[in-house]
Amino acid sequence: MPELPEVESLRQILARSAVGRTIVSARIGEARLRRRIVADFAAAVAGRQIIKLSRRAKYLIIELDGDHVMLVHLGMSGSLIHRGEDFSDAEFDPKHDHVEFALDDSSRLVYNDPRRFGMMRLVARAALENSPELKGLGPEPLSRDFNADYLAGKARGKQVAIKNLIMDQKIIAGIGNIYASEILYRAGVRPTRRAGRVTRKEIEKIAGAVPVILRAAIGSRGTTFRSYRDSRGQPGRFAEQLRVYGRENEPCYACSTPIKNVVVGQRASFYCPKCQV
DNA sequence: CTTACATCCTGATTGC
DNA sequence: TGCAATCAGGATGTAA
Repeated sequence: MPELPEVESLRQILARSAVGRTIVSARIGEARLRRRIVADFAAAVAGRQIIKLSRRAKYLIIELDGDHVMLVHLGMSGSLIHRGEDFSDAEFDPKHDHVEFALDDSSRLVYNDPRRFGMMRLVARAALENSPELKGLGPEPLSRDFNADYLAGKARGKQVAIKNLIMDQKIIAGIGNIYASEILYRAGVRPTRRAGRVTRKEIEKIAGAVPVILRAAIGSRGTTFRSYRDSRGQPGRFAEQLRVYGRENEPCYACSTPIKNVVVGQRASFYCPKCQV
């Protein structure tokens, strides 16, 4: 479920409580995820200190002392909850708690993912950039590498819907289903438009809307539409600022036309039929 | 290479 | 109330 703003919010919040902590021990619950957790994972992280949290696309990177990092993806339903000493009453649930780290301040960091679309694995720092997960990713949407010229080059000649294009992690890394709809609403472009037919001016509007929407969402600590929670168990507040996502048949805030919901690339896609051309 | 679609999995919600 | 159908913030593999 989490997209870039949720992972970034999680990173910022978790960093405050977890950086500097040492992993005393780890235990594994259900090991079957998108990739199975390897048998020696717990032993490999025990005794390591968390030195930094970083992020690439929707991946959280927990940097450890020594030469490895933990690469984490939350899939659709994953969470990483940090329970302090005073919260330690929650039971370990081996069905959905995949990993529990005991830290040196008696807190516990629990990685939970009921749908098991996520992953957590140890990667050598030197091999991270070329790992199968990160290797093919497009530029970070909040970096200078992403701009209208870049997007125009990628859209040129493409038949795919523009919404699918901006959700393609090889094109831009980190945009998912909620923010794709919100970005296209702000840009005034329908999600169903063929990417190659989107005009230069519209591409510029889309490229401009990307950082505006994502930064605003990060500022609100992400969107909790259903179940996203940060490491404190808190929901994000951006849901109240959503303009189209989840608002089928409700009036557009700009023109009162009912918001439509169409399926594009097997995903629900919301737009205003009047404001978006 | 591009595009379209099924598939992985479980839980919450919707509809009859 | 109960039960079945439908739907989820994602990514990938396969086939045309």
